Amino acid sequence: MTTIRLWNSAARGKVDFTPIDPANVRMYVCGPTVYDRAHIGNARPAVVFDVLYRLLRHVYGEDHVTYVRNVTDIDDKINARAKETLQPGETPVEAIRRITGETTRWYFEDMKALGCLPPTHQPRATEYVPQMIAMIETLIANGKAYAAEGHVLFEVAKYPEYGALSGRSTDDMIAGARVEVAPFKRDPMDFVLWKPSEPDQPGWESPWGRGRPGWHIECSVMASELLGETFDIHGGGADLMFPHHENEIAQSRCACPEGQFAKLWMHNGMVNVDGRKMSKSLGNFLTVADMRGQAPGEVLRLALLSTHYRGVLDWTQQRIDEAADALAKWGGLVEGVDPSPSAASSVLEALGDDLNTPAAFAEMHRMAREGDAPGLAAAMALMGLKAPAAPEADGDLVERLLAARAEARAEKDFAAADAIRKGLDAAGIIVIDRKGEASEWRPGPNFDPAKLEAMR
RNA sequence: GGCGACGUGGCGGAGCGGUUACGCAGCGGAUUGCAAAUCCGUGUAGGCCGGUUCGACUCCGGCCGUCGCCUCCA
Repeated sequence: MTTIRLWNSAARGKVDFTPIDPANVRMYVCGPTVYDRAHIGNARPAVVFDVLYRLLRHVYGEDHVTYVRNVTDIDDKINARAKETLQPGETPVEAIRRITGETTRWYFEDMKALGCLPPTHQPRATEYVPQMIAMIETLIANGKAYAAEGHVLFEVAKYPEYGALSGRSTDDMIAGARVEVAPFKRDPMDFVLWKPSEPDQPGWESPWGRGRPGWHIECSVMASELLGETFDIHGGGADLMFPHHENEIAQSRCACPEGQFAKLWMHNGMVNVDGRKMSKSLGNFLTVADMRGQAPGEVLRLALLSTHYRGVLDWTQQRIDEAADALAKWGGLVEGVDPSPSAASSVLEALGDDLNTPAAFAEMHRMAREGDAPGLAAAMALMGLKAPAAPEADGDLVERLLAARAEARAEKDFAAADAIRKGLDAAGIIVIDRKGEASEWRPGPNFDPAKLEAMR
C-alpha cells in the first residue's frame, strides 16, 4: 500500500498519514462564500484537495473516503451584495436566495470544468442553523461563551490552547490588535458565534432573539455533523489559518471536549497574478470564468498543480501555455490507449509525499519520453487530467489549402507553398509532411479558427 | 509593530550532506526544397556572510531581499 505523508500545519512537519478508520477516511475543506464568481484563489484549494481526494480513494478504496466541502451561504458579504443588486419588487431575503443560488451553480460548474470530482457532501450553512444554535447553547452551558446585547461571543480566555495552530500567543495577537472592539465584548479577542439580524436581513429565531450565526461556527457544525467530533483532515487556504481555523478548533474542542476535531491540518498557498496579490483595486482580479476564457479547464487544472500546493503560485500566461503544451503532447500519446491497471508507483510515490505534483509531472514526462503510454494514461487518470477536446477545425478548408500547397510544391513554386504553410502555422494548424504521402494535419493547442477562416 | 513562509540555471520548478531532477526557451544534430512535427545531444544554478563537516544548494547562525497573515479574502 502506498504510504501517504502529509505536512501537518498544526505540527509544522510531515507526518505519516494513518486514518482513524481506513474504511472511512474523512476530510473537510472550507468551500466558497457564495456572493460572486469563484476566483482563481477559490480554484486552487478545490483542485489541490481534489487530488488528495483521488489519492485517498486510490489507496483506501473509492467507497472509503468521505469528503465534505461546504458552501457558505450566510455571510454579510452576501447581504451587502443583495442590497446592491436588489431588483424591483424583490425582498432582500429573496435577493439573497437569488445570489446564493446563482453563484453556487456557477461554482459547481467551474469546479467541474477544472476536473474536480463532486465531494461526498456539499452542505450549505442555511441547512444547519438549528445545529449551530445547539452548539452555541452547549458552549454557553460549558462556560466558554456568553450572550450580550443579542450577540453570543466565544470567550477566548477560556480556551488556553487558543493560537496553537497558527503559532501565535494571545499576547502577540493583542500586540497587533486591529480587532474590532465592540462594547459588549469582555475581551477584544472574543469572536462572534451569533449576531442579531435587522428585519431586512436573513435571520433565525434563537434563544438570543432573531439573528444569524457567525462564519466560524458554520464550519465547526457542518464538519462535526457530517464527519463526527474527530476526523482525519481539515483543509483550506493558508489565509484561513488565523483566525478562521483557530476559531473552529476553539469552538469544536470546547463544545465536544472528548473529541479532537481535525487530526491533521493542511493549508494551500496563495495565488498571485503576474507577481502580485490579486485584488480588485490592482485590476488583476481573475475569476475562474475569466480563466476558462483563456484556456480549457483541463489546462487550468494542470497549471494550478504545476507548483507544490504549499507554495505561492504565480499565475501567468507562460504557465498556462506550458500546461497547454504538455497536455496536448500527453493527450496525443495516450489517445486510444488503455491505461495500465495501476498508476506507476513512481507517480503514486510522488503524490504520496505531501502531494508533490511537480515531481509527479517529472515522472510523467519521463514516461512520455520512454513511450510508456499506458502508464502515462493511468497517471493522468489518477490526477484527474485529460487532454482537452480537440478544437473543431474546418477540415475541407485545410485539405483544400494543403492540396494547393502540394500543387505549388510540385511546381517548385516554393514562395506560394511557404505562404500557405506560414498561414496555417499562424492559425495554429500543425502540418506534418511525410515523404511520398499526403501531408497530415491537426489543430494544435493555439488553433485560432478566425485566422484559418481568413485564409479562405 | 507581532507572527510566519520563501529566496535554485534565461524562465517555470523538485529532490537531495558527496553521484542527471524535470519542463519551457536556447544551442548543435538527424529529418526537410525551406519549415513544421518528431527524435537525439548539449550549455547554464543554488541571495550574501560565517559556522559544523573529509565534503553543503541541502544542517546551524547572522544579514539582505521578496511575499503572506495579524482586516468574517481561498
